Amino acid sequence: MRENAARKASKKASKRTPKRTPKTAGQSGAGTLPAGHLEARLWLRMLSCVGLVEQDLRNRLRQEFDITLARFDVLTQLGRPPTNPTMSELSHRLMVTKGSITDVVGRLEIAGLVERRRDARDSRVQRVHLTPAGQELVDVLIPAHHAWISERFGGLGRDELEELDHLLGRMRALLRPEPGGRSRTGGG
Amino acid sequence: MRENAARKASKKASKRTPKRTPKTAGQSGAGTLPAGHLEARLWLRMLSCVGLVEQDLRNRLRQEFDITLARFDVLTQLGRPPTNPTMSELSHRLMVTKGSITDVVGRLEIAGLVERRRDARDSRVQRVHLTPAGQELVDVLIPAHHAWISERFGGLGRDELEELDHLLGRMRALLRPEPGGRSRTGGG
DNA sequence: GCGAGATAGTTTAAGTTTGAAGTAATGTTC
DNA sequence: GAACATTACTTCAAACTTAAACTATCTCGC
Repeated sequence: MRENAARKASKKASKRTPKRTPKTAGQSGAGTLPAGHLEARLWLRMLSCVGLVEQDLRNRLRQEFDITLARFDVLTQLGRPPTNPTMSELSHRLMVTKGSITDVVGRLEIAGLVERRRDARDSRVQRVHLTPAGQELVDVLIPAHHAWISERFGGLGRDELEELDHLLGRMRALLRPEPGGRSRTGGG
Repeated sequence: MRENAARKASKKASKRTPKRTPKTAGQSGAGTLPAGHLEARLWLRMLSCVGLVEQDLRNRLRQEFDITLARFDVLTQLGRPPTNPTMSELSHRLMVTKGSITDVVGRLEIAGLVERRRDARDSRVQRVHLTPAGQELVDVLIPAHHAWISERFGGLGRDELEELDHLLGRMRALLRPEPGGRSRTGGG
């Protein structure tokens, strides 16, 4: 198969920064895939992985904690530094529009899990705080989530996880808009 | 209501002590991260990558073709074999509920891009066909999408792409529910 | 102070998605 | 062939999301 080279590369990647030797990159048409096919397949596979994990996560959150994924995302963001983010910071971190954040935070506030407080220096800014109840929930959610993710990815070896983490980190760096680029969030 | 129940769930769950499993540096290569941390970071990075690509894709589809991502997903599925899938097959392939498929296909039908036809053998089944207009659009969408994905992932080397593809393939295989497991799709 | 422009957040309309309930057709079992 | 379960799809309410319009506030230059 065409994964021959890839498998070879993954065999011994026990080092933190596995040597990614740029071997003869010009072999793109060497009897393998049509142009763009590899990238498309990779993309579909990534979508599959995310979809499968998210579906499980959604079910688990509903069954065990009776919350939605959107609320979970906001709550766990609030449970990690930097604390008490603004609405815009949440929007940026979670990669959803500000309108969506307004909605979800509003519901969480009704549920008594978070609180919005105006910033003293800039009265446009709303900072989102966890209530005691919210903090209590987050203190359970985060470790449970970590354990669950670990178990979910348990079939992969340590070296594979590190390699995947490394490659995804590189990909994200390449995908991220350069500083100064336009944001997508509405209304801004 | 749902919010109230969420709080109750947090109370109930708080009996469980969120234990911090002491790190056994064991076979984990570098041994610098707390247990579960690598997996969590990997997961967040994957979410970032998918989010970034989807956002760009969404913008591009809106600007250049004036369609939404949901419709694009359905259309491109119809453009690939096996052709003329049923509503349930679409639901499964795209990993969204059947209710969602009913909605999106309905809109695409109104737009004159697809057609639903009852299966002769099983009159419960609806098979989704592309209309000539739909086929024409798909014939443009798919190559444009491939080219765009290729360009988007251009910063990664061939070997990196292959390695990533391989690892994601492995991950997906491990995540996929075993044969005989329950589907999540509603109503079924 | 004043005003243009930027920024933070909300609101709105349209669309998407979920999960559950409902309808209709098919399969199965006796 | 009747009862029962299963399957395919739709409908529904609620939640989520986007993109754009909007309000309020802040910044900067004058």
